[in-house]
Amino acid sequence: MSIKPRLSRGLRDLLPDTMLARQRLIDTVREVYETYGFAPLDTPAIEYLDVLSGSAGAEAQQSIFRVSNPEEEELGLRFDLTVPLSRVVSQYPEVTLPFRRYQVSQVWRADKPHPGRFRQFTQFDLDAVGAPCGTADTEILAAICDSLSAIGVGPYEVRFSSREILNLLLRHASISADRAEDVFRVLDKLEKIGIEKVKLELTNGYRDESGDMIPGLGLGDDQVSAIERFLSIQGTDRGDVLQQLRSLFADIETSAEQLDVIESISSDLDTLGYGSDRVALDVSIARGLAYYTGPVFEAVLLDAPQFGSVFGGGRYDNLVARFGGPPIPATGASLGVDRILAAMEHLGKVRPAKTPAEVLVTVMDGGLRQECLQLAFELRRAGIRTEIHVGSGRLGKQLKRADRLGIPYAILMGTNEAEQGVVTLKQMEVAHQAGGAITQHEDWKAARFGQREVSRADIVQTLASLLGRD
RNA sequence: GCCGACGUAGCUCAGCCGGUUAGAGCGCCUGAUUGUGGAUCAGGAGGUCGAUGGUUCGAAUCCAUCCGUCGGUACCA
Repeated sequence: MSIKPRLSRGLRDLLPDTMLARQRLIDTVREVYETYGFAPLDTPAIEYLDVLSGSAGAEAQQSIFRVSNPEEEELGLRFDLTVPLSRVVSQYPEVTLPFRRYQVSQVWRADKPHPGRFRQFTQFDLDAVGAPCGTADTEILAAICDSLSAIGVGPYEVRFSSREILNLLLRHASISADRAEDVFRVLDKLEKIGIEKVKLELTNGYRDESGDMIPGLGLGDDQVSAIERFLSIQGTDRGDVLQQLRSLFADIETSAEQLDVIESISSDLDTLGYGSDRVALDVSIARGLAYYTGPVFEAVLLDAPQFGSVFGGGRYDNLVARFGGPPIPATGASLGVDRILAAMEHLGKVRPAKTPAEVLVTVMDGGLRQECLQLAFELRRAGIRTEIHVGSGRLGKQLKRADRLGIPYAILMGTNEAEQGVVTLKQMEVAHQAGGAITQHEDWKAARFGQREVSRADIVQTLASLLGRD
């Protein structure tokens, strides 16, 4: 009885083509984060259940993967990187605050999988722990922009708001604080379901297309119209939005002071060249997370909005205090690596290659095997990613392999070349462009698409130059 | 979690009011072509028809349950 090769739902293998794109993405973002002077951290996948679950409600605990060990301790897989970070900061007094760290790691959630959403996925987080509201939040927003620019996924929009703005709304609309989470959750759906359904969900609920009853929150008409007035605050300019907020909340004593904090971040961003065209102050941003206390952030790709937010984050000034000790203010953001890769693939921004190799050195003549091997190592020592043919098989099979794996160049060195002290350099893609009309295979072969002879002595330099390595 | 649809080859699917050995296209492998990838041609591998139980002389086909996938919805730290 053989075992069927398979994976549990929501899990997947990352094959070489996926891994190559992923590693390039991660390298790019890491470079940005390190430019900001953030330091790397890694923590175990497994944490004590009480460490994980303190910040989460009963419902949230259901999506934690439980883990067992020989000691039968209560353990689980981490569901984000923020909670482990809070633990680390609390556990190691020697960590110097502010602790500015990045971490790229897998996390696990036992939710129902959706397209682009898995039970094991990767987050790339950037956080500053021990940093009060202000400069640190500006930096996080700027780093989000720089990361998205560096990745090259096309136009994007970073949106931010603040839990404090939303709290002002609650006061303005006379909504009690214990309804805050329910209200925020509905507001967060604005972009997805539209203002009319948001209003229904705030009041009496509605029946959706599938016949499901969506329960309402039972707010009054005055409260809903106050919320609607708030949500109608939209502007292409952060200054405009702030001005509208100031006038809407003018009746609330502390509002000016609270809005000054947002204005300061906005002004920082202006000074640094992050204009309203890519960092918008969007009052409908709420973020589902209960632990956010100040500015909240997200980012969407304008060419692929259906993928949702690729960055999410915010300020969480109370999370670290869970582990005892004084409150430590913190802010950060998380890049959804799997989600942004899915979007890039959708946008055709992922180069389809199944190997990092740039050159395949073919081996046609067993007598020249060692010469071919020497050439391959010369290329490698020059920093050129080189595969040498290691199996049996005719030249055709070797070239087919280069084609299949997406290796752009092949080197042919048989007796003909060896006698003349040259090698044949073949650029694989040429035949795809030039050979389409040829119907006779003999003609196809005779065309020698993309080939030229290069002196054996010059081939390393020639390839280095072609690949931009010189 | 709830509602609905659907599970047949690696992929997309046909077959299904029960009736011999279950098909196609694409992909894969081999060869024509041991110094040339594509196209073309010839050949080949690959399926306990999601699983289990039931009805029947006989089940991919009908029934039940379970599992899984997809869509919607809820949740999303």
